Amino acid sequence: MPQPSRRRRASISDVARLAGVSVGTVSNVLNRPQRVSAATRERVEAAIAELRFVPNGSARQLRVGSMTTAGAIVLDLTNPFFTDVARGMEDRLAQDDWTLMVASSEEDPERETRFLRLFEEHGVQGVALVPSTEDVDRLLALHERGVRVVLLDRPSPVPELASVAVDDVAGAAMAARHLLAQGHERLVFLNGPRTIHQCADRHAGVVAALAAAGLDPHEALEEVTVPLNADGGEQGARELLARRTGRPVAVLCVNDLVALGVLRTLRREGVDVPGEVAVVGYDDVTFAAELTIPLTSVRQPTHDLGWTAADLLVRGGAAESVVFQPELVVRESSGGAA
Amino acid sequence: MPQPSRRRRASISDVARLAGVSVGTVSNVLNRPQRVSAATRERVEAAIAELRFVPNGSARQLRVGSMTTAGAIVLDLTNPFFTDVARGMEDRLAQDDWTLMVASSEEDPERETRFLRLFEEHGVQGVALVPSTEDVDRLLALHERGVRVVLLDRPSPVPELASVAVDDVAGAAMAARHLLAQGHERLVFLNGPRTIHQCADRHAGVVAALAAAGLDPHEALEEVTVPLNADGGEQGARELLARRTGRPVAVLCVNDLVALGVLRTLRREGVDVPGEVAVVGYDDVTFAAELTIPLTSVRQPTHDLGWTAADLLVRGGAAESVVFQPELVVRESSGGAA
DNA sequence: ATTCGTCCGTGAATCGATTCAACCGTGACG
DNA sequence: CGTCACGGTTGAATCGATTCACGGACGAAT
Repeated sequence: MPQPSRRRRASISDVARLAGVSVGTVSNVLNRPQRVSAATRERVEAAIAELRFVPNGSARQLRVGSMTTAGAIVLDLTNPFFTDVARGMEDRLAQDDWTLMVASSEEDPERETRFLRLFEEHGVQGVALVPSTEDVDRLLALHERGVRVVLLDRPSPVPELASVAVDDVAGAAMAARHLLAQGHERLVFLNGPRTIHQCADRHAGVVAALAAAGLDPHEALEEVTVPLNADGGEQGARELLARRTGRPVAVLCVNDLVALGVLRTLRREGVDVPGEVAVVGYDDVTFAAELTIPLTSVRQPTHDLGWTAADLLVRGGAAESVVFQPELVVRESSGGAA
Repeated sequence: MPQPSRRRRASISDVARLAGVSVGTVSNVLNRPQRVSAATRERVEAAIAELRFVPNGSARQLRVGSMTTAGAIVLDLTNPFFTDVARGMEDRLAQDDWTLMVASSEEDPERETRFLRLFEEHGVQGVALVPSTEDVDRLLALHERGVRVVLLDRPSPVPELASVAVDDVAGAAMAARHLLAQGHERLVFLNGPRTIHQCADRHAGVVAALAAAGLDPHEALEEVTVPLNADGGEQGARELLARRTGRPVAVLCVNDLVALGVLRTLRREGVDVPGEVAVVGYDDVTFAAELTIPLTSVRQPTHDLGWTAADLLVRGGAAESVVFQPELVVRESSGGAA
């Protein structure tokens, strides 16, 4: 008789052998305890405890299909916006006893693909992701293979995929209009790469607002591409300072982390905000209101975004497309506060 | 011949049939392409493309054992401290092409257990976690079942488990000493539940510092237990304000989110910081320096913490116990800035 | 006494990929 | 011409849990 090696995990048949029953019975104890007589059930449970048996998920999954698990892929785990979304998802998933696994793509399409594959291999029911590219073919393929897919924070370009988004064009336009209303005639837009959909949309929103105000976007808008984090903001701010003209400048940041970097740099350099430079952020993260110079920002229903995405995943019906509306929160950094 | 159902995912044997080869050959194409002649390899690859075949991870895992995947369980995904740690882990894991799945226990031991189980069932190589309780039995059991375990942000109480931590007793003591040096003789400590190890250690540090200064901790320290987030800070601040004495108060917060909530509330109520209330945080998160009143905080090597934890997971050798030293960063909120 | 129904429990088939011993040319070499 | 080596391929065993058709035992009903 092969001695079960010290290192190997106990399997269901080890339990069965120890308890003197068949594997089928052990499985029944695990999944349908009522169908097993009290006496045998106790024997089996004792054996399980003795061997510290934990069922092998891969085997179960192979047999059964998939588990009540969802995956989320965000662009940057260190951005509070995304973690708030994740929190919203968790809150919804918890209601149905699903579990959420989170991964961060770092805006890298390859990492994103790897995680999609990983999640699929792990048999998740569905995936919510903030895509790092415009390409949805992989997602459609995934969807066809039976994995539910919800696009996060961007509308779905195809009817097959569900999506939950906030109107980025409108949000960016609001922010731009606000700065124009403060008397600025030129805007600097610290944006991320436009391959990211939100960045493209926010750019479009700014352009639209300028055009609507009768300004030529080519003249009135300068877009600077920076990394989507505080360092990116610092980098953008340095670039601005390098060619200081003395005239007031209006800076629109693609998110609050970038704005944080900008404010940090301007403060170090002793630049007056909003006098010399007006700053607007995007996302209205927790700390936006509490900064040295409270930050004007575009608020998004972050938690609801995640909640709704998870809801679509769990309900899994038709591919809905939900769009929320953002809201401008004016504070001191833009010079518009009372 | 059974028609492969429209809904079912293609399996390796579907591919084999279509390509007119055996399953073994398909597997070879997938895993050891050199051993297959160019001609058959192309046929197989064509079949794979046509059927949009994606190997079933459960089956592979069942056969092979585990994957190059690690799990991380943190207390709160919306706390930048933990996401920075996760980022550190990812950076290390990327070097060895491992992937990281993150989960948030919300300080709930039951959720924690569920995730541990989930990760184990998914065959992760190892788990790094910030435990929500003192109890390490489950972790030891996990470890014995062959899953590598690293305790995050707290030293291991047992030699079998690896750990990466920051000296919380020292950090809290530094913070407390600093406040005492500013002339305060009583401290309010907004702490989380002491069942969480960091909270217990930081409390111990404060007590030690008071004792070392010749003060009676029972007299000089008031501990208020609050949730470990900004709302917790708000709650704590309200409690303080309710019994305002007019005398300056020193508040030590168990983390920067709590401090953020305190500052927010004090600002709304028009309380002078640091004049009326001095505030110290813990973690020195990104935005701590940029707040209305820049926050004095205890800096931890967050990224290194995660990096080192992941390193231990990947290397998987003996159960090391690494302890980093924190550092006090003095800013205005405590009244100690220059 | 026979039949039927329940209740428990069994054991083999199944999921899909991996692995490895065995096999089959084909060409080289003695 | 026989033997050997070797690259390429096969097919069956394997991983561990689930499921289901089947059977034994026992009590109740006819």
